[in-house]
Amino acid sequence: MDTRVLKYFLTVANTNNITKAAKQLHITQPTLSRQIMELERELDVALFDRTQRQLQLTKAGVLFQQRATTLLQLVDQTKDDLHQQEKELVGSVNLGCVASLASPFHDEDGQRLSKGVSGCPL
Amino acid sequence: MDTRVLKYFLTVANTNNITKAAKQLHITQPTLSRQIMELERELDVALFDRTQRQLQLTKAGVLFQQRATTLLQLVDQTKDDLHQQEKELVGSVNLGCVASLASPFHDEDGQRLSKGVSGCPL
DNA sequence: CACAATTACGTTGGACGTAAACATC
DNA sequence: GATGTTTACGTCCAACGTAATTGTG
Repeated sequence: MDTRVLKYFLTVANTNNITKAAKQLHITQPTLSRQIMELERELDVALFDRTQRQLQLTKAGVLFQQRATTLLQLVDQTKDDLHQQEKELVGSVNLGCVASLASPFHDEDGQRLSKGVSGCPL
Repeated sequence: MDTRVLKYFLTVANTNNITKAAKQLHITQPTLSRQIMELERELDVALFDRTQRQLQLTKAGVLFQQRATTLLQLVDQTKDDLHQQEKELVGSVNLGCVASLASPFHDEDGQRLSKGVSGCPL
């Protein structure tokens, strides 16, 4: 699993369109299509519904969108912290939470029943 | 950033020995040495102190060890959740926390001043 | 000299682009 | 037929292993 592919996925998830996403990412559309397919193969789950011409995130896709966002944020913050650790004397404490889609906070359709904490990607 | 390299790093961090880590990972020692060096170049920070013959984690290395562990756990849990989301109706809520090394929970040498919550990689 | 990390060098799998084929409205 | 995704095919880089080199106790 590579952060590069996570960025690819999030761009497609935001646009629901591989062609537009590829332009944003400055790569070609076939390359992006292949990378998304390989990601689905690696995770062994369908992230997009391709029955329509327009791509649509599956339930698993929505879940993975949240997790991928969290992962990239943590990576970015880590890179920052590695350089700032020597300079700053007082930092911040961040709380994050992860919930399964089928937790009591969601109904059986995966709809969210409660609002997440501010800043929490639920 | 690839999870493969994170696993490489954590194995070296645990053994303080590239040769032993390489055997555990079933790769050769030069390959592992190079991957660690490239990781340090990518992060633009020294993760290991090489003044001794025995490798030693730097402060940044200790911080990255914590973050890498968190990242890999989140990736693994995500893979699980993607398959379990359709089956389970009741799941669990997990809380995680991330603190900068220089936060009030650490003194100016980066030593931990308070014990983390059970299960929290601080 | 023994042990451990790095450098040198050749090989190969995978990420990429171009071109063509396929699918949906 | 216009728009958008997938398949085919060739190229290139980066991850790898083997061998040689350097460094430290």
